[in-house]
Amino acid sequence: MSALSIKLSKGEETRAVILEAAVQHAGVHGFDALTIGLLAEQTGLSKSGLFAHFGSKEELQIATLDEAVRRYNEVAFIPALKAPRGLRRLRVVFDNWLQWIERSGLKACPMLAANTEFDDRPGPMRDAVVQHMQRLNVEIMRGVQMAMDTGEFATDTDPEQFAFELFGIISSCYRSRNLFDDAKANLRARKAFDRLTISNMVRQKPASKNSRSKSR
Amino acid sequence: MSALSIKLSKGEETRAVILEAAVQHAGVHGFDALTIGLLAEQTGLSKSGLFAHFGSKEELQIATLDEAVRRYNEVAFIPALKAPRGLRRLRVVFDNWLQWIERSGLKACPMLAANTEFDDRPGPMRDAVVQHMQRLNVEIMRGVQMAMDTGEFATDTDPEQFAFELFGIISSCYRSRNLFDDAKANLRARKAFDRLTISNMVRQKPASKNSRSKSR
DNA sequence: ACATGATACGAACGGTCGTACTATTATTTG
DNA sequence: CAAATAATAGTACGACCGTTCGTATCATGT
Repeated sequence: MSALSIKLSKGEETRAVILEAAVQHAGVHGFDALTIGLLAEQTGLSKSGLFAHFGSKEELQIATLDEAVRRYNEVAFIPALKAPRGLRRLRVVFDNWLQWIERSGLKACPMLAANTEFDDRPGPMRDAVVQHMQRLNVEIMRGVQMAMDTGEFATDTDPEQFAFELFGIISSCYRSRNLFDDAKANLRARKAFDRLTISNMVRQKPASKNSRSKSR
Repeated sequence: MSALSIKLSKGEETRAVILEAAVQHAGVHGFDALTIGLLAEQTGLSKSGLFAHFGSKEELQIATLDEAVRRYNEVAFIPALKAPRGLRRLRVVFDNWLQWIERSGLKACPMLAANTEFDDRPGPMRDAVVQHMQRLNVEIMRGVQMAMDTGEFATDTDPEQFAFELFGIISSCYRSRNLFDDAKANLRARKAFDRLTISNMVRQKPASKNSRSKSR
């Protein structure tokens, strides 16, 4: 149903339906809970019919993760590239990240689930997670570098440290939202982001007592 | 074998053995992967013999979480109370937190695993997680309040915001360590902690260009 | 329109899951 | 030491797991 979809073969179509359900389920219940039987039931397929699309449970898990990342890029990251390079874009990337779950109609973040589920369990799935997350990390660092290039961030800014702290803010935000049902979670996350950026900015007016930028 | 253990009945003893294995396993593979069969095999008990100690899998999961929290308090939080109130104690709490996994001989943090595993899955297990985490949160906020009382933190410091960001740093640290095998993860975490505290401190010497405290 | 390959189904496999029951040991208590 | 109680083993159950295989149905290009 998406706007620019080229003709989709039957197989690809049902595969998409399966992955839709899989991404949804993986976010809430984790990737180990992605059972073929349940997924088959939810999609109206038979177990064997569904199974044939992936060949193994592990392949299904990896495909689900890939799909989740694809969606994240689609609704969060790529749109942020329209913002001008530098701090502005960095902020949009951050903001889109905070909102991408609801924008995708998901209930929980599959990427974050995969993160803690496989971070200490060697195997193909872990490898896939690492690869995706490293890519994401690189993109953040690139964004930080741009903010340094524009002169917004100080020259001694550490992009990796910035990415480290950014991930922390995001995951703490998810936690506050889901575990504590904290309505102020997004607000707190933006506050933390402000603090993070400000402490990396070159000070414009050294005398000004309260020099925060517009906080949207 | 612990120093001050009062006489332990046979049942309590084997229960402890079970929970030892359970905590270990839950950290790495999650609480859903705490299967009775596997645990029985690892402890040399029969499935039914082990099962009798808990009555249900859910009880086993909760007991395992309780045990993990108990250990955390034992090796990380309580020892930190020896530090003087205020920023010093706060730093020790943070530092012990960073190190408690290795100190307990664990490979991964069961509390963090429980966090993401049950944060959006209603039920008794989620309730238990929420309760433990809220308690921990309160303790952090109390620590922040003390640092305000001692005059180290500014009077407009927001303890909840502080706790929010602190959790973020911790979880990002775990992530960097486990997912990225980043040897500098602890260093980055401490750097982030420094930044967090400094931005909440009352500025002592407004002129001093680089006024960071000793960073251990 | 038809041949052909892609797609899906149904049944079955050996395993493991959580849990219930009963029997048999160990341990504690009087 | 015997009686009472606690702890563990044994066995079985139905449900679901991932996977295989043979077969049927559908879609698609010619």
